[in-house]
Amino acid sequence: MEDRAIRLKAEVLKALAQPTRLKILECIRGGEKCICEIVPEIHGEQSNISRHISVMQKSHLITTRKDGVKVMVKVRDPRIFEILDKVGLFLKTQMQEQSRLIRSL
Amino acid sequence: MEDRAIRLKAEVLKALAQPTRLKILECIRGGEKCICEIVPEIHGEQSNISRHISVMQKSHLITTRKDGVKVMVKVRDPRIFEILDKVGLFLKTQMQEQSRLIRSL
DNA sequence: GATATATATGATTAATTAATCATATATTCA
DNA sequence: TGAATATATGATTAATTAATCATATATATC
Repeated sequence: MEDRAIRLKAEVLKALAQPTRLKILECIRGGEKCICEIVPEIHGEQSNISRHISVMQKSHLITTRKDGVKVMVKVRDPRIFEILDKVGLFLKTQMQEQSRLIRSL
Repeated sequence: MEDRAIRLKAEVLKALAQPTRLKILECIRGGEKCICEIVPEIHGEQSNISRHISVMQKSHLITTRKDGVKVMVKVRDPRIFEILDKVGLFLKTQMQEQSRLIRSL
């Protein structure tokens, strides 16, 4: 595979590979939300959340728009959740196989 | 979503989110390979590759076995490629939409 | 046993990351 | 205008990361 493609993939994965950012994404899975809603919902620090949102914006995962004082956040492309769901399914399968193995002992 | 699940997801994503590690995974997509084959194929440094393989082993993405002096490496669960392929597809779609937009100008 | 080959690892370095506190900025509203 | 609310950002810190060189270790072969 091309080097450029590899680097792009790594960048997307890196933007996703952080618990607080995953929480933010899950928080806005249902649709656009204001930062002031996200902060209490995921029990985060305002400045920290702000920075993580900035990170995901720079890597084009989310978009924001101003609504008065508020900043509304949404995912740029909901298909990003297909990736996250694949990871979840992967882990689930692994753990199921693990526990099946344990039971068989 | 549970905090534990979030952290596990982040860990898997983090193990994937590095160009050299992605190259290694693509290199062994077709099946088990020896480290001494991987190193030249991805133009890497022996010690660096060794460390990245160790990282992926610790996060349970790959397994290794000794065969004489050689160490054979393979993915623990080929479904890991479904995640990588999703990321690739995601990027491809993004870029297609991007270029469609450009053409429409 | 000496040599060649494959791999791992200690030490070091530079860069990046996430979190936090304090504070600045912007917007709304009384 | 001044207070309240929402967000961003500078400064700092501790931790982690990736890469590299040199070297150690293990295995096979002559």
